[in-house]
Formats: sequence, C-alpha cells, structure tokens
Amino acid sequence: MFTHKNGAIPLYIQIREFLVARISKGEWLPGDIIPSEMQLAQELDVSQGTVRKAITELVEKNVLTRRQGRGTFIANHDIRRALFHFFHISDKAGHKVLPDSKALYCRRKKATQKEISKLQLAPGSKVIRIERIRFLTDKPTILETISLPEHFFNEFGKVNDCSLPNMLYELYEQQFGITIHSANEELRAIAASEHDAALLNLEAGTPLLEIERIALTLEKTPVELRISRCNTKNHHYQNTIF
Amino acid sequence: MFTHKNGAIPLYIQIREFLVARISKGEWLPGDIIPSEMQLAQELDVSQGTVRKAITELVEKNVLTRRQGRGTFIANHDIRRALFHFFHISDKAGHKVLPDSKALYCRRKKATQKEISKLQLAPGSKVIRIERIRFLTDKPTILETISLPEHFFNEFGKVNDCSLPNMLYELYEQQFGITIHSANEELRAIAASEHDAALLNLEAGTPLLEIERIALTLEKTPVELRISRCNTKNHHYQNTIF
DNA sequence: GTCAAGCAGTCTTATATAAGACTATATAAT
DNA sequence: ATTATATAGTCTTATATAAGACTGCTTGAC
Repeated sequence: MFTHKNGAIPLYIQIREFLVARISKGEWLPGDIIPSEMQLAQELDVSQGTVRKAITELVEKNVLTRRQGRGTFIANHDIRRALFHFFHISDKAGHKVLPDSKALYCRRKKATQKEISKLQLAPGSKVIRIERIRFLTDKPTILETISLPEHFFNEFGKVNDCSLPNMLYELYEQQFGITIHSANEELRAIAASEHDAALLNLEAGTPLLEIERIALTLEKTPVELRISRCNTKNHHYQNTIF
Repeated sequence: MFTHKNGAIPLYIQIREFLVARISKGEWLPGDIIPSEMQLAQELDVSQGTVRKAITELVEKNVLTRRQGRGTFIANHDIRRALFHFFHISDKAGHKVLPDSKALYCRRKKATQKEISKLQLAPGSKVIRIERIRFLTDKPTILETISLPEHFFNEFGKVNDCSLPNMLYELYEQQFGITIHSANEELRAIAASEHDAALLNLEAGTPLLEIERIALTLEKTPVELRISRCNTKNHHYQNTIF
C-alpha cells in the first residue's frame, strides 16, 4: 500500500497526508479517538515509529492530541484553544480576558466584492453577515463584522436566530462540522467612524486597531472573514514571535 | 554522563539543553558547523537517533540549520530571516518590501522607567537610544525608537556613529555576539503626535499603528525595546496564526 | 470499598539502511 | 601537458524499524 522507493516521497509524509485526508473527510469528529499507532501500523503495513512520526507532525499542527496511556484524539478546539490561539487581545497586565458578546445584526446578504475576493466565492454568492459588539470587563471595546459563505453555513438563520454563542468557532465545529485550523490577519490603524464611535462610546476619529482575519480549514479553504475594530486604550493585540 | 532513569528527564531533552548551554556560551558562532550527530553521540555516549531528536527540536526553533550531506550549523540570522521572521509589514499585495532607514538620533541616556521595567534593568542603568525613520518604496512610513541596554552594547557609540545598517539584528549578532531568537510584540492604535506627523508627512492625530517589541535572546533575556509607529494607509501588519 | 495485576496505549531509545555532498583519484579528450 | 569528466570512497543527515519503558485505565480478588 505505502512504499518509500516510489518517487522518493517519504513514507511518513504519505501516511500523514493519508491521515489528513481521512480527517477532513470527516471520518472522525473532534474528540474522537483514532486507531492506536500499533493498529495503524498494522493496517498500513509500516512500523509503529513511522506512524508515530506522521502523527507527531499533526500534533504539532494542533490537528491531533496525544494522551499517554490513553490514545490519540482529534483535537478538540474548545474554548480554551479558541481563546489562547485565536484571540490576541490582552489587558495591560498581559492577561487575556474572555469577552462577552452581543449580536447587533445577522442577515443573509449578497456578498460584497471584498467578501467575494477574500472568501474566494463565486460572483453573486450570498453570505451570512453578522455584526456584534464585544465587552471586555463590561466595557464595549470591540466591534466585529463577520461574513460566512452561505453554502458552508446553510441552516444558519434557521437553527440560530441572532442568539449567537460567545465563541463562534465552537459553533462552527459543533453545528457545521467546520473546524478552523489557521488564520491570516492584517492589522491597521483606522479612525473610528460615527457609527463605531457611538457604539464604543468614543469620539469619532479616535484611532482604532482594525484586524481583518480570514479563517481557514485544515485544507486552507477560507470559511470566515472577520473584521474587528478595537479600542486599544486599555488593551492591546499581543503577538509572540518565535 | 547522561542517563534516562535519573528523574525521568528524557535523554534527548538533557542533550538538547546541553547543546543550548554550549551554544549560548558562545562555543560556536553563527554559521559554524557543530560536530556531526555521530560524533556527538559518541562523545555523549548515546545513540545517533537520540542526538538527532535533540537537534531536531533546535532546528524547529531556528537555533540550528541542517544540510543533508553537509552537517548541522548554528543558524545564521541573515537579512532574509530578519525580514521574514521579524518584519511583519506588508504592502497591499501582501508582499514584504525591504525598508530603507535613516537614523535621526543616537545617544547614550539614562533609562526611563519604562525601559527599566521592559528591559529588566537595574535602576539608574543607561541605554543607547536610537530614533530612526524607515521608508517603504521611498515614502516615510515608520518611526522607530530603539532602546538598548548599555551593558550589552558597550562600544556602540564608539564603533558606530549613527551610521547604522538597515537590519540591526545582523549588527547585534556580528558586532556584539547577541542573537535575537524571539520577541514579544504589543500592538495598539494611537494618534500621531505633531512630531510624528511632521516626520511622516501626515496630519497630527492621524491613526498610527504602534508596535512595542521586546526582543529576546535564546535564554529569554530582553536585549532590545523597539517602539514603532507605522502609517498603515498603504501597508499593514501581517500575522499568520497556525 | 481497596488494591494489585494486567492491558492497551504512547514515549523513549537504539540500530540499520538510504540518500545527499564533498574529495581524491583515475581516465579520457583536447 | 592540461583540462574536463567520471567514479569510488567517505562523511554527513534522513528515514524506517524494533524493543523496552512508562502511564492511565479497567477488572477482579479480597
């Protein structure tokens, strides 16, 4: 089934890709245990160490989670991961505070040119567009505009009527089987519009940190465009470069 | 010399730390080759695969570089790495453009309270403080204020008289033996001061992206505080979350 | 209920083989 | 004679396999 000599693609990479394919096909769901290293090794007719090396790389990418003595599991992107991995706003002490959220708007709309290009949509596609405000220690601090391709999130309006959970990525995962694995962010300083200013309780023109995020699945398909405007008077965007 | 049973610290981690110690002691300089896996294995009386695992983790941290058939080398933090790893400003097309720099100011000064706390200095320490302006495609776009602890960069003023190279991290490495391995950044939106505005050719009050970076050595010692204020009209800060 | 043994999983280490890169030497062409 | 071109040898990292150690859960004896 798998061999090394055929084209010089290392065995462990072939196996890693084989696992990725099975995972993104939805064969296992988040939290599920996958077969043991030994079982996979037998099934694929390679040694346990080779399976191990393939799995290790997926663990490093946060696709899988290992628990010694238990097994290997599809990573569960729970609230903790969402907060620490995808939420980069900290207070002055450097602590991340879980924000509260209030949805202001939630409609199915024709995609704008920007949404079409950023989300790689077909012209004329529709998106679900959400606007919400987020509170940090009870103060309105972040405005978010979120765009979701309709074809990925079809029953959104039906299942869910603007009563959104705080952490959307959990919703995507649990309700739609879409797991966010990575994201690209662009940050800029902009001036608050009248609209922004009113909602954030500021003067128009106040500098805001704008974060434009495109969230991607394991296979790099863009599934969410999120534009956040953030009052950075008492908070900041924290990034660590390794 | 190294054993596994003594306290359950895996062999490969002991060896990794042993290598880190030798590296940060300055036993090898950037670009130098280190002994082969086989030699190290013999010297430390473990197997080649164990040395390999230790080295692998340092390669992943960009401390070492492997070249098949050649050997393993102390990572050379050349201009390319500095640009792609530590410079996050891109143009609208998402391309990183190498900036030009002009130093405006370069003096030895008493450290401010902020410098003392961010750089973990003793009270009353001195810093070398540099201010410079950076041009992206010939337009003044970024203002930087850089603070360096005097005790790490002693002969700075002497060797170098405000005629700074564009990429400072190369200078730190080559002239002072200080290699930047990681950094913490805090980003905020601020309003341009009169001073900023004049230099960047803007109106005072224009929103600027402020980046406050603390650069660290391999051993997490802070060695540079750099505050950048960036006009994000035609550029943005790019971050990828994996 | 408690505790010990067993089992099923990952984790660590060791060994063998493959593949890439340089060097020295031999050989062929000019 | 000189230069270019193979070629073999050796040193390096890269990959694959196997064996034993460790860990956490379960099950059954008491």
